[in-house]
Amino acid sequence: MTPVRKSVVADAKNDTPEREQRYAPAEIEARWQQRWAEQPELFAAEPHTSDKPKYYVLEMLPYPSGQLHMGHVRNYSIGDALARYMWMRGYNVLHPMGWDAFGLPAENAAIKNNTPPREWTLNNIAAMRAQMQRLGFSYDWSTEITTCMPDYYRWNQWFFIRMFERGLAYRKKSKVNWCPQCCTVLANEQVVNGRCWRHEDQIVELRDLEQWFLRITDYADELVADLDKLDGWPEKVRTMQRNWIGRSEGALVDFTLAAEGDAEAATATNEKISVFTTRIDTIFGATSVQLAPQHPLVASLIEGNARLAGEVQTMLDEQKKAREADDLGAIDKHGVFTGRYAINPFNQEKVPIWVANYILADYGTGAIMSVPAHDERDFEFAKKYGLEARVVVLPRRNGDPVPDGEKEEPLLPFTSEDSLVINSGEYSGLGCREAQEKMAVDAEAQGFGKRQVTYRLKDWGISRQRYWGTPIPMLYCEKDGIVAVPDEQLPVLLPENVDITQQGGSPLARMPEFVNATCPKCGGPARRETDTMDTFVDSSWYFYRYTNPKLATAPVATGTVAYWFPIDQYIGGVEHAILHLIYSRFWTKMMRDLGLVKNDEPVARLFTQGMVIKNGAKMSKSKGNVVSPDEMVARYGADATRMYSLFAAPPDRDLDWQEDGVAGVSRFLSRVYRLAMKYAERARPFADGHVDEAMASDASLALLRTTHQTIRKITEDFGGRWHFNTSIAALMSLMNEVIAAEPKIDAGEVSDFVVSRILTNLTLLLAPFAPFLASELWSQLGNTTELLRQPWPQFDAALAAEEVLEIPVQVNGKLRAVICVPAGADEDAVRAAVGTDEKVKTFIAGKSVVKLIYVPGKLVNIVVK
RNA sequence: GCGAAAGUGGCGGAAUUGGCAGACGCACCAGACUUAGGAUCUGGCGGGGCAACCCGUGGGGGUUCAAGUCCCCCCUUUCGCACCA
Repeated sequence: MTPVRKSVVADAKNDTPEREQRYAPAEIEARWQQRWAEQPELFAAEPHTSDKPKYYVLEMLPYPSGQLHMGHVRNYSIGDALARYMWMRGYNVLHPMGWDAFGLPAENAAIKNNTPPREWTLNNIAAMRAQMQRLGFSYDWSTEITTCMPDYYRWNQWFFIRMFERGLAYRKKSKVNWCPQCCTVLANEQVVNGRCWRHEDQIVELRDLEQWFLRITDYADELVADLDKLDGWPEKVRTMQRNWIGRSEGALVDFTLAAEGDAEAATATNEKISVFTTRIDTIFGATSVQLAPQHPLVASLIEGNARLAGEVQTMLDEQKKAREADDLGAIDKHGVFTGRYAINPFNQEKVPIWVANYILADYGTGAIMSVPAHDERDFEFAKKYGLEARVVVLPRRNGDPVPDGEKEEPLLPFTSEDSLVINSGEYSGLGCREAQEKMAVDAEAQGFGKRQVTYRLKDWGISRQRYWGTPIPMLYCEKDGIVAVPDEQLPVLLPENVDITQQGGSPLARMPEFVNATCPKCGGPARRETDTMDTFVDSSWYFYRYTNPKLATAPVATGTVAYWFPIDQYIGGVEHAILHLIYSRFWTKMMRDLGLVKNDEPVARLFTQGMVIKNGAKMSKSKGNVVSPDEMVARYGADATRMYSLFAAPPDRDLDWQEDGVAGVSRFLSRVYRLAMKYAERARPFADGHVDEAMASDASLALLRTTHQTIRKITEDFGGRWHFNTSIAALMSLMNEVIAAEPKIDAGEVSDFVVSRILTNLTLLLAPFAPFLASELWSQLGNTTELLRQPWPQFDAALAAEEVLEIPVQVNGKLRAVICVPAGADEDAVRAAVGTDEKVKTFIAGKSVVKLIYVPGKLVNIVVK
């Protein structure tokens, strides 16, 4: 506020004739904001019957916290620049916005402020929508989505029932992650290093609960395989998803538990120990079986042995402690022999059964066969306890077998699969991969094993013991069991008069009027499910709903969706690489299998923008380095704030917020404004025409040259790396050059027509980055058309071409001179020019020229001796 | 530990394919206009000599007429994964 007032005062005193031309973003932006509000169709996509090519650009929808932060501003400035550019390129652009409006903060705020979550959320949405409009983002508000509204979340319920019908939604009691601060269960994806994704200090507890799960693992193979198709995605995100899904091919093999007694005497029992291995080809080298401490068999194996029981308990305690200390990797590997043996089904050998602390209970079967000679971990463990390492794969060195006597000690463990199996009965002599195949087939034929693909990915637990979410549309009837709410009864409305001031358990469970229902099958009494859905359900498919947000008969209209999908460009933070982006891919495949969409993947191109940091740290309240967008907008205007967020760094890198930089961009905009206003009158009469190069002055040609070079540069940036920082730098250079040429322009050396061409192009190029100012200038230049529908400027190669080339001349690789030659000069002409250059002469004087390298149009290097 | 990205002036960052290192902006310095300057304009701005020149892109080697860019080794930072059998 203050700086604006100050400059007004100064103007009054100076009383210059240019006073009215001072750039006042607050005024300009208010005017255009008003106009855009009055013509919402400007930003609205055309129907899917449009004959323009379509372009769907989407930014990740925000949680309505009540305040945009700089990360949002950056995200949306990137998307908005692209959307505006694509409109100008003649595309039918869908650029929607919505609100990820369910979730815990609304409940916490309700408890704190005694405001109902719905009211709190809708107020926040209104405030943030106003911020977005103030910033001038070109959203199609007619397609706005708010996920906490019944007309949206009813389709969550509808999808859930479809999945229930197909066995993709199921209920199961299992160990689940529990965050004591959230007072709810979390999905695996929402646990980071054993902590809650929302509460970095909160260790997640494991609880045994009955929960609803979505069978994302049914799509695990496709989710992995299709990553290869997503070449518009950052490799980093694809790798993260690949690792998260963690597909591994192997086999299950059943070892038989031997009766108590020593290895010689013990006989087989009926008890099986199933192990998962990716290296069944090494099974003749197995010298022990290792169980996780939590393995169900462990209790019976250690029964009556206090020492063993104590050791196992110690392992469990250690794991718990390590998890709390966030240092699982640091646990010393150790284990204990149970005194019992298991029988290897391939060779009937009895191997000792151990319990070991490094065996994960929830991966594979929680049991492994240990092959020290051919596995890093097994080797380490065996060394510690003196277990045998039996070589069953022929070690090689440079492709050749290792000579006898050298093979064991120096090379173990030998983990390569590119070798031959040895010492393995009938399988000896086979290649590892061959043996894997044959052994798995044989195991299956004989009933003690089978091929198996194992995933790290688990089914998605979506039950939340919270209020502010989509009610899970299920009923529990004493007679009919679990029954889905019939479609015609959807939505199951989330009650609004709920007491959520107390913590723990689902608030809905305390509302008899919600809980008590009627079974649709038998008409008898039924109890309603009182958990709500994970809010990631809401965001898994919201982008489809934008294409037809008010459709009352189905979640999407297949024709419209087929036109718009896949999303051409999705923009958001990398923090959703696993969570949102994997759920969305799953949901799309599920929708495809329901016949709702035709695309296999929701997003063709993904862009992950960098974080906004300040003083080397991510902006956060606790660090006290938060910069408020409102403050920036009030001080410098929306255009300057947005443009700075694009100028300060390439969009994929972290951006260090420096307010002085915003001021710099603001200065640039005010110079552009002054320049355009000064020449607006002269530029006005020319809406169209062409440059007659023969008639144009040198000054004109020079300015037009830079103008067209800038058009080329910015067009290439949009089509390529999105380095808008350099696009904006190019605009600044263009403006600097025009300012430097002002005396010539004023002296009439540049025609009005050329001035018009330059200012018009400058305005068009500015439009994606500073839409308010660009719109103002467009109008001031006498245009009545919509800037957003104006064709993007075409660059003219002839006008952009340099007339004179400046060629650097090196002698022995060091720059010694720069010569000027006409653009068309051939090598002989360049050589001649080099030969006559005084500077060059002095450096080659008295020496013999070994050779002269000429890189056409670029450089000359003379090698002398 | 494994994987990925990055390391360039006082700062943010330029320099698609090896070809004038430091574009553009900030900060800073000098000047102009000024009662004043956190306004505006002009000029300067990697380091050393302050001239000719020399040295400079995390460090060390190498390839090349030519290396920020390619190759090898090492260091640092950030992010992701971290017993996945």
